[in-house]
Amino acid sequence: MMQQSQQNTDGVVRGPRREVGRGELIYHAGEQGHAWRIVAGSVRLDRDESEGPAFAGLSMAGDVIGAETMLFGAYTYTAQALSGCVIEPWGEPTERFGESMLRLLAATERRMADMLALRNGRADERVGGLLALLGSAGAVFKLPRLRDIADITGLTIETVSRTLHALDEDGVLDVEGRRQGRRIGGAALTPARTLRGRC
Amino acid sequence: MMQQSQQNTDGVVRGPRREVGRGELIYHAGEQGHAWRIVAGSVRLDRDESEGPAFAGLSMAGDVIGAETMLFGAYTYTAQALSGCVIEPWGEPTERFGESMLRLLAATERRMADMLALRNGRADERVGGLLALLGSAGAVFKLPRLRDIADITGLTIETVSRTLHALDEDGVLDVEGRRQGRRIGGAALTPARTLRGRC
DNA sequence: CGTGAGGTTGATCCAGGTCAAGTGAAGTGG
DNA sequence: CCACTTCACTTGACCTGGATCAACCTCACG
Repeated sequence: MMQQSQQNTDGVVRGPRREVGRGELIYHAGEQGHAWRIVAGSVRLDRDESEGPAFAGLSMAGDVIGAETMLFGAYTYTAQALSGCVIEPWGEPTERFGESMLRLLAATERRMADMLALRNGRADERVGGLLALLGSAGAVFKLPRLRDIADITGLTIETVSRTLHALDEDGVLDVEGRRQGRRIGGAALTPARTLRGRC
Repeated sequence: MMQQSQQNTDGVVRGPRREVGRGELIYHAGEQGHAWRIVAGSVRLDRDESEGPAFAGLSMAGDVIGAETMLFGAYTYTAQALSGCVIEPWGEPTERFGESMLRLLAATERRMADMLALRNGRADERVGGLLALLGSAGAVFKLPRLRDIADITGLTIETVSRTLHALDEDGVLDVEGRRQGRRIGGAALTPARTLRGRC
């Protein structure tokens, strides 16, 4: 793909976009670098805990990741693509930086609430809820690795596997093909049906 | 308590502080109002879901809540004090607004990771982890209502009650007094011992 | 063709959910 | 001052969803 400079919503010229494959590393905690805007796809963030990396957050198309580098000079979290995704460099717009940060903050808080909802309730609600979040509007997309789904929902790989199988059999979602990025789509992917984040 | 105007870290004069009791409402989603900085204590945020309010986030001393009003004009979440807390109005500093928003964003992302860690693992790790987060450095403080602890950790009230009892018996923490704001302190409250947020 | 990462499937077990019946303190109204 | 309610928490008995452990499959790739 040819290198391209983009005009994004903030009206500032950016560097070239970058494509990252499913499960691929975007940057590692501690490294130096700049912030990125996610153009398409979704990203998991992990932080280094004493017992190895622990899941720390989810970012999706439209979000900005790595903004903390403007403050600390290095990435706080490790970022990894869930399904394939496209990102572009993000720098502070000369004006209205505050306002754009405010929007970022609001999006992050919203995401936080969504993620909490993905961590209680039955296994099928959690997995369905995540898929709804990732591919809103019944779009067909590549399934993240089971490992990632498990980390995000707080379930085990085995349970995720069984749950996906059950949802498929019930016709709640359609799994086309197998492993390494199965495409998925179907009824479950309308947020209304799932994502019932009770307390 | 007399009304007082404060000079906060951003160097901007604010309105009078406000004290909120354990379990008391700070503001309700949809209401109009301004942002607040939490001077002491901690706050739970809830959002209105189809099946009633669902836990959506946690904010602690130093954090700013309700910043989304600068964007939307109204509160997105309902805020409620966990244990007693003190808050003060927060407005945008004339300069360096972007940087202070950046810090806010970083704090929110950090909190998000902390909260996720509170939602898997054994019940005692979760409850202990939350208490560690709320009263770092072994400080003695009032216990939030069991209802709140349960919502945050994704457990049931019954399990939280049993877990607190067990932690008390093991001498991991000290529960002084009963109901309506028991004071708590002890070994568990050093983050090192708990908060082992594995995936 | 061998290796390994990613996924599947089965059997077993137990932590925590659920249901149900308490208690005790604080408030309320007569 | 005392019945009555309510809120916050407690305790017990039972049951189940998902964790755990273990074996296995299958594709991609060097």
